[in-house]
Amino acid sequence: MADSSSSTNSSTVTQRWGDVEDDPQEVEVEESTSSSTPENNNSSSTSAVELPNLDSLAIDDENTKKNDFLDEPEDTQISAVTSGDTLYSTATKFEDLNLSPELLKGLYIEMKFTRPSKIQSISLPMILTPPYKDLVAQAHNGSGKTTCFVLGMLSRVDPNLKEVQALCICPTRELAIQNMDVLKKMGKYTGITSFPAIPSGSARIPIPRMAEIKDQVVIGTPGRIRDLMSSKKLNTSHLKVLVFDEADHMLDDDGFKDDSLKIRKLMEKDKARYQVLLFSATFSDTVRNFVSRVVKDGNQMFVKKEELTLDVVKQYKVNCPNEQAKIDVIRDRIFELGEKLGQTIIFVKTRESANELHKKLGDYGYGCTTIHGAIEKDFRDKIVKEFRDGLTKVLISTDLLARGFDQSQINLVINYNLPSKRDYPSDPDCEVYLHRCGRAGRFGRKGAVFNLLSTDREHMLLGKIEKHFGTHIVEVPDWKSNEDFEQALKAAGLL
DNA sequence: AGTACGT
Repeated sequence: MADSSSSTNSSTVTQRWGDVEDDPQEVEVEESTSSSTPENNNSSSTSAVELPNLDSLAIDDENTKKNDFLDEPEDTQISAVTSGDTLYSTATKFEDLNLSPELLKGLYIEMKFTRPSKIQSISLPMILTPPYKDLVAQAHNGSGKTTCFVLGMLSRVDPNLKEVQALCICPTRELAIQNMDVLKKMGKYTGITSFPAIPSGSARIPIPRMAEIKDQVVIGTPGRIRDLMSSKKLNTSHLKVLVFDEADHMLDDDGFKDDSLKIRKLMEKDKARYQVLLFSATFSDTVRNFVSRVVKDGNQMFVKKEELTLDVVKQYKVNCPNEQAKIDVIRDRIFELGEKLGQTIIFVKTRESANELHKKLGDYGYGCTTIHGAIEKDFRDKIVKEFRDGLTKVLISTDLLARGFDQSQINLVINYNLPSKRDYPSDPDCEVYLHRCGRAGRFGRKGAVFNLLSTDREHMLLGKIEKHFGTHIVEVPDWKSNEDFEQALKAAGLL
């Protein structure tokens, strides 16, 4: 347990989130309004106004000059809003965080970190300082969100208690596996054990025949976690931290909101008091709204919309006269020039179009594979492994990999189809667009995005995307011109 | 339509 000895009162606030309309039995625990901090108890507190102590943390730029593993933009605007009277400082060194020697060793040796990144320096003190308030954290794609909450989980686990103490819920199997890998690496010397709660491939043991999980950290996907809980294999009564990765999707009506609420409901029975951490690069207005209703007494960390990702990757649009032209572009320009690049992800809308595109691109002597949810689990693992090992250079994917997939070699993203809203097909899904773009240009590296457009609708969608982000997306003049693409890639810094 | 399970 890492508890920093900061001035905190012990007003035990029962922190629950998800106290939504459908569970009225949960009584809102009022904040102890007797918050008398050392610095403001001179005033006879004339106004016990609802005004929370909003301590904006200004980020001192002097300490973030150099970071060996992160190449963040220096001018990042992050605003942190704290709730209540706990004071947080920014951590300039990992030593400031009271981490165990074993964990520090993992950070320095395995992760090769030298000092906290900017978002870590802000969020980690908020995660690790009692009374362990909930946190809503928005941070750039590829800026190290994962390392934040993994470090948070590892440092809050009591290594001597062999019970599930930290749980992380992710939208996809691939993301859960990826996060698990980070956890194992970072926690290598801690002896902390972990369990992947994901749908298994061919080698599956039926849940009823499984033993109860006694691993200290569980990372997984909603359905599996739900099943493990309802069959009493996953006991959350000792839970200290609950993490939602890609939180906005996990709490979106159109995403996993129902599953997330169901899981939380199952947890109610275990009566644990746990800290909730919400991490995502995007928070749509509706989700943001929901979160603010539900995480009432939490801390927040937000990044300005304009600052998110879209300046590190160069975006282009390609006017293709028809569907076939899109395929020609990929085959004759991208594959050609791609030889000199890193790796590419091509995003499509449906599983079917993924298969079709794969077939049409055929075997052009290029390592090109396809992944989506209808592909057998074991095969999905194999596809991802081959891609991570660099054996394949181009991967066709549905939005399965739109979020969180971290592969630093990806520097080109192709939108074969643009993402649009389910209920309003004439509106783009700007969050998904941003997440897709975030697959390129990891950790501030150079990246490019080509949006292939053939219909009026697609032009319209991209126009709305430009408007939403307030950016101008440059047009590649001629879809048939190799020079034009070369020029575009050069301008993006990729050639 | 996409993510997620198990039957």
